[in-house]
Parts: sequence; C-alpha cells; structure tokens
Amino acid sequence: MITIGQLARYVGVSTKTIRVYHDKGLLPEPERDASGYRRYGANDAIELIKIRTLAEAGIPLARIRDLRSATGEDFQQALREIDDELTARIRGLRATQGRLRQLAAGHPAPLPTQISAHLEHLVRWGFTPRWMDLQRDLWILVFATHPDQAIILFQDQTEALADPALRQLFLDYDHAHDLDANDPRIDDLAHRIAEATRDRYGADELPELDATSEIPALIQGTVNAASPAWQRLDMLIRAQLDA
Amino acid sequence: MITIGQLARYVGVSTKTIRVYHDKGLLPEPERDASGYRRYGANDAIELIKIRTLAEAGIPLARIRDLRSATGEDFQQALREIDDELTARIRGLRATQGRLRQLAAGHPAPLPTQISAHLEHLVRWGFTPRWMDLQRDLWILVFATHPDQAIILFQDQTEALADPALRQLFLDYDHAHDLDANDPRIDDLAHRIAEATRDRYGADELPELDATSEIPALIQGTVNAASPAWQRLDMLIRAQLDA
DNA sequence: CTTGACCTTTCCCCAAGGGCAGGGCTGCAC
DNA sequence: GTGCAGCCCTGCCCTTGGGGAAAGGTCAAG
Repeated sequence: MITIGQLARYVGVSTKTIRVYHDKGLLPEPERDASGYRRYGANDAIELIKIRTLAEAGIPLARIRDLRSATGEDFQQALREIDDELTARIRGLRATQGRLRQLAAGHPAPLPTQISAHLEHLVRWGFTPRWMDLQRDLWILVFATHPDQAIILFQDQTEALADPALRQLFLDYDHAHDLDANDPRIDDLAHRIAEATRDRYGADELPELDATSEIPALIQGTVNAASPAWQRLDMLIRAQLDA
Repeated sequence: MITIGQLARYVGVSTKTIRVYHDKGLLPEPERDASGYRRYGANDAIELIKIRTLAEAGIPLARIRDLRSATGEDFQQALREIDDELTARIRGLRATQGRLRQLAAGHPAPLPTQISAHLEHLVRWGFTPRWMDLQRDLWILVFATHPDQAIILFQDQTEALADPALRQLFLDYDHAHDLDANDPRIDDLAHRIAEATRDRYGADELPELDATSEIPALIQGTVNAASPAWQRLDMLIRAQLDA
C-alpha cells in the first residue's frame, strides 16, 4: 500500500489537496499503518482521479461530494449540466480573448457596442476627435444614469445624423469651436439650428433636455467651457427656442 | 456625475467590486460630493471596463494594478503572454470536457493512458474482468511506488504479451483460477511457466521480483487469496525457479 | 414626514488550498 | 548506533476576489 506522497505524485496533486479532500468528505480516510501514516490502495487512486476530473471542470468540492452519493440517473444529468456549463465557459473565454486583443490593438476600451458603433460613424462623417470624446462621455453618462430613456434618445440622435442636412448642422457646431465668439457665422448657425430643432420636435417638447434633466446640462457646461464660441452659440440657441 | 451604483450597473459589476478596486489601487478614488458620496465621470467608466476586461481574463488584481503603470511596450508584451495563457486555458478546459465525457460514458476513471491502453488490449485478447482488475491495481501501485522502473517493467510485460505463446500462458494462468487446487493441469502449467520465465530472463534475474520488491508480492498475496488453485500454482512456480 | 432606495464604513465569511511550526518515523550512510 | 534527509502527522494562519450584514447618513417621492 502506498503513502499519501506517492499517491499525490501519481495523480499529480499535492498532499495537502488529498488531506483537504479527506476533511471535506470527498475521499474516505484510508486505514493507518502502525505509525499513524495513511495507507492507500489502487482504488483510492482511481477515486482520486475521478474527483480531480470533476474538480478541474471547476465544480465546487461540496457539489462533488454530493455527486458521489447520487444515483446513476442524477449523476448523468449533473454531468450533462456541467458539460454545458463548460461549453459556455469556453465560449466566454474566447470572447474575453477577443476583447483583450481589441485592447491590445489600441482601441482604448470595449464600450457597449451601440456607443462604439456610433463613434465610428462620427469618424467617417468627418467629426473632430474633440467632438467624439464629448459624444463618448455624454452617452456613457446618459446610459449610466437613465438606461431606459437613453436608448430612445440614442435612436433619435442616430436618425438625426442619418439626415445629411441635420448632420451638416452638427458638423458646423463641431467646427464652430474654433471661431471667434463674435463671428457673425455663429448667429447664422444658431438661427439654423433653432429652426431645425423646431421642425423636428415641434415648438415645445425637446426630448433631450426634458428627459435626462441635468446630465446634458452638465455636459453642455463642460462643452461651453471649452470654447467661447460654443458658449455664445448655446446661449443664442436657447434664446431663440425660448422665444 | 454618476454614483457608484450607476457606474456598477452600467459596467455590470457590483458596487463592492468597485470599492475593492479602489482599496487595491486599481481604480483611483474619485472626488466625493457634499455628502461624502463618490462621484464618477465617463473616464472612470472607461477605466473600469478596461480593468474588467483584464480581470475576466483571470489576471490577478495585483498584476492588473502593476500593468496599469507599465509602459506601452511592456504592456503589449504582457498582453501577448496573457493571450497565450488564455489559449492554453481554453485547450485545458476542452481536454477536461473530454475526460468528463469519458466519465459519463461509463469508463470508470481516466487512468494514465499507458495503463488504460494495456487494459483494453487485455479485453481484446480474452482475459477475464477479474484479471483486468488485478492488472489495473498492480500497475497503478507499481507506477505510484516506482515511477522509473515501472516503465521498464511495463514495456517488458507488453512485449511478453505480444508473443502469442507467452500470452497463452498468461491466459492459462487467468483461467486456472477456477480449477480445483489439485488438478494436474496446474502442475503442467507451473512447469511451462517456469520454463518460459527461465528462457526469457535467464536463470537468476527476474526483473519484476527484484526491482519493485514488496509490491508484486503484495499483489500476489491478494491474488492467491482469491483462489486455492492460484495459490498452489504460485507455490509450484517458485519451487521450480528456486531449484 | 415617512418610506424605500441609495450611499458610507467596518467587520466577518467563503472556497481551495499554500505554507509554516513543532513533532514523530524511517531508511540509508557512516 | 548515530546522524541526517526525507517522509509523515496535526494545527494554525494566510491568500484572492469578492459577498453579505450591521449600523448609520442621504435623497427623492408620496
């Protein structure tokens, strides 16, 4: 009969692991020899290998203990569940691996797919990186604070950008950043934006400002702080819409 | 700015997880508002998503912390290592899944491949299940106690079984189990076995009994206990070899 | 003004072992 | 027969990545 160390080497685990399995009732304690050493037979090796097979599948030891006293039918059923779960875990790991490679490729973070797709559209339409960052932050915060309404707002925004005329207004807003605050083109742009807004939403319901309350205001504040031209533009638009 | 709960829901983790990341220095503590609540911005969300991507790949949090202060080159290198490790883990899980299915299919335990292949050969050659169990236990114990010599002995045994004449002797040994202890065929078999042994190993070096000392003796004891015929057979063989 | 849903900190708990201390056994070499 | 290395024994604390509860402060809505 073999000692705990020999059994451990044969199966490829540590002696501590075997003792833990005894403590938790997974593997019965074997007989002791005259000096109190545990002595194992071939059967114990077989049982231990079975236990390791289950443990390596990630099954909690407590569940393995219960499984060992289950009937054949329950046991088969449990194995099927474990098999499915393993398949899912493998799929999950592959997905993680994909995200990791995106991260390595320089994509800064795997945002929710809707947002990152939106940002890629902006790139193609010629918006500046500055605008993209703003949009990214805005949508992250809106989705975080108002998950339900965010989807509606987001779809509305997507629609608006699909219209070339409206898209041009957004592009103009983006590029107005670098104008002098008193440039007359700003007054003109404010006028056109206010008009388009009224056309699209009617006179008095502006969904963005309504629904998410303080968040766009906060973003707008940051936005304005970045450029006197944007600040004046925002002021003019509000004045025209309130009138 | 959003609260810890909103950030947690957005990224899909618990608030506790975020606090743990603060404690461990993974994610910097954000500013607090007037009532002491943590307030997060869009940047924190992005950082947290990055951290989760790494954490879901199974990277220890301490390593993630270090990675965040690593240079681009080191970071890329680390990501490559992690990618390889993930690939290895996926392969490992698939292997585990295979072993699990073997277990479900009724194969009692995935023994080391050499042993299970040996046992399958025995089935094909017509040995009894009783003999197979004996062989299985014997080889498990020998491989556990004397891993180095076990391989040599095992190859020797494989060779012997490849010889039809020798194989027939083993088969006869197997079937002698059910004979009467005084059956004259036992004397005849003992004679033939002793002769074959001398032919194969020369007069005085019997590798099995030499090298692994007490183990085969122990097995032989169990074996003999199972059948008076085997007991007498063993006695006769020893007598002839010692002579 | 209360209620429920948040937030704060601190503390203990879990799995699955790893590692150490402090002691006993055994086998081999000298 | 003595020393020493390498096993074995038990008992205890340590780790990772959080979970959960306690005890209290805050906020928004009815």
